[in-house]
Amino acid sequence: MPSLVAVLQQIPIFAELEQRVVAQLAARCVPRTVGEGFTLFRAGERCAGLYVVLEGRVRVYRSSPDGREQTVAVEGAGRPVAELPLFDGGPYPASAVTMTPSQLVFLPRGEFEHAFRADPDVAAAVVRSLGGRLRHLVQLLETVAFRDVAARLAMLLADYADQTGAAQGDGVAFELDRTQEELAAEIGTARESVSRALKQLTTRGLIRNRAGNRFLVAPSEQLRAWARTGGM
Amino acid sequence: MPSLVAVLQQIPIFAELEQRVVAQLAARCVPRTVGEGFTLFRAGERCAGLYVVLEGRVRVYRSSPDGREQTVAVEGAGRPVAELPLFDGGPYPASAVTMTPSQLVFLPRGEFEHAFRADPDVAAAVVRSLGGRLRHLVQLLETVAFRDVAARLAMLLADYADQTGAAQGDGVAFELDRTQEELAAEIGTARESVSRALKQLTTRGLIRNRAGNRFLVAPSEQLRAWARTGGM
DNA sequence: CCCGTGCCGTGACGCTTGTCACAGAGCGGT
DNA sequence: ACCGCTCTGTGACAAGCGTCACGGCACGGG
Repeated sequence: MPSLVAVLQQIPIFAELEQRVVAQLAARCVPRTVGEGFTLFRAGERCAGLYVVLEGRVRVYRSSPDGREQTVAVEGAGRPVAELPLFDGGPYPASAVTMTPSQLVFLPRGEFEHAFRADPDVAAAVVRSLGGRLRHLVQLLETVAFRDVAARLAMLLADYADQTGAAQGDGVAFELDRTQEELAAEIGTARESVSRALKQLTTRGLIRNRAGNRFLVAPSEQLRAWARTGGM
Repeated sequence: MPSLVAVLQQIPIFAELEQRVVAQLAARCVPRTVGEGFTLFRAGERCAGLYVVLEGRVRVYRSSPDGREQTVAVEGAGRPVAELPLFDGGPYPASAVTMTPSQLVFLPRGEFEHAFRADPDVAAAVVRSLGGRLRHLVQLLETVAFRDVAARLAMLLADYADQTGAAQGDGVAFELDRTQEELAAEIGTARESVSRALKQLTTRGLIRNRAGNRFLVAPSEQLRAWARTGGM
């Protein structure tokens, strides 16, 4: 395993810091290795510090009293989790749980705040990170408010194709390592609706092929275009 | 009209700056007075600078191709609009239009960025502001994803009661200067559904009295509690 | 005074989607 | 090989809500 300093320097938020400062932060970090389904924190709890994902996948979500869940973000290696409440001192706005066995580091709040105030580059990086979340949320809100389930799913597949897909013929191939239950939470619907929407997208030719987790889909622009026009 | 410097110093984002710095910013501000229904910018345009509302009300929204709208925020006096895209250089994620005749100041991007990097207090204020938006959005997303129209409306009324309400008996009285159309856009539904939801809340006793814009509603905690449990 | 315009209430209808119920498939453990 | 578990597909049904259509009301201007 490489030194913690080297690892932190790979991470966008810390990338622009001087090595000396990173080393100081690294000294205060608490590494954690946890299994699948481990809850990092729950919505409403007071915020103790920042998590950064080194390996694995963390799901950030809101849950309703009757058990349904809406996923707000899924964070992978190198991404910070819950950088928001560090500053205004408020509670976590959402809950977080690991989707896979994961390695994380935990950085206590005081340490991070110090770095934030000491270095404008850190501040800028934090603002960019928050900005990205905000953009993503506005986007998500729009699709949940306006589009039907099939369109939302098409959007999700388009994102996935862009992130992890490989061109194959005139389409994109990728592996979708999520259950339908998890997909449903991401687009704010029920598991059964995802199943039906997948069938619908397949008959429309937007999903060309599907075997287990292997997907072959139409180009992402085509998926998005279809979703934007409400389908047809 | 008071000097622009004095006005800017009232505004949270600039409140902590030294007077000299504020004066410098004020010199670069462009004041604008616009009527109702004036579009400040549209989603997707490149961001030129920051708006701050001095007087009036600005609605920030996303619109769907088929004409429906989801408002993301309503900003009043002293609030910044679109501070997000200033930093990552991306386009506006939403559109903005005035709901009333308004006075604004416009601060070109370069100026603001300079202040941001020069003063960690400004950076902290920006992060707090973004944080507030993010919290609000997560909240909004949850209600749109989980709750029915009546519950969303109850939430909205609770917010309104907290912001501008006056206790009256065991309830809260306030004036709601919005059309049902605007309410519908805020909670992501259709005008007619708002009308029906208002009736429903009235028969349930959560709205005690309603005459034109004057509302008398149950205490905000009661409204929120009812909304959270899905009603009944 | 009458008409146009904007806002609000309400009925009818159909589509989407959440829910319940159940069957089959894959898979790992014993 | 058998069981139990999770994941998936599918049918039936009801509720919520968006849409259309229409009528009433207030208000302001000619």
